[in-house]
Amino acid sequence: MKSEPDVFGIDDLRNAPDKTEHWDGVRNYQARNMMRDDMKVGDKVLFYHSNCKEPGIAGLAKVVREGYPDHTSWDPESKYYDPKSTPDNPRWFMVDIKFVRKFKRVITLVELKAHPLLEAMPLLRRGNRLSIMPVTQDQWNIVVGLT
DNA sequence: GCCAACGTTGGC
DNA sequence: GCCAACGTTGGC
Repeated sequence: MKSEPDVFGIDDLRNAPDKTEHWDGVRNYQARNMMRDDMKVGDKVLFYHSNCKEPGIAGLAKVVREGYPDHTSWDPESKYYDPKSTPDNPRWFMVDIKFVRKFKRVITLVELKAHPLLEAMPLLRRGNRLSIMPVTQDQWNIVVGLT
């Protein structure tokens, strides 16, 4: 899962109440579908820092609540407001994730790209801007092994 | 339903 | 700040 550290980084997750936060504001159908349909409690998360000085994986989190409607989508005050989404017919979904640990150092995008066995990671595929992407267990093991 | 225009993402 | 890549919008 990608996040901009200037907006909400791994430290913000660690400092959140119960080290848990809801992943609101996702307004992309593919990412929504993954949160709504695929992600389960206990699923492990690589927490990626994007759009920053040192893009890369900063730590680990886990899913603690499965997909449920993103209430910011029907809040006119929210910058994520979508008039087509209502409590009765929600268009956007989110999950809750909880901090697991922060890596001692960021596993940089450069480093990930250089690893031959990570070539197939959606994160590293050219032009992929999805904020949520699947990771295989093998890929997970390699990434965690780089710390 | 096509597709040009536009907005956003995000690395560099 | 540039710009490639991609998703969305909306006219037709």
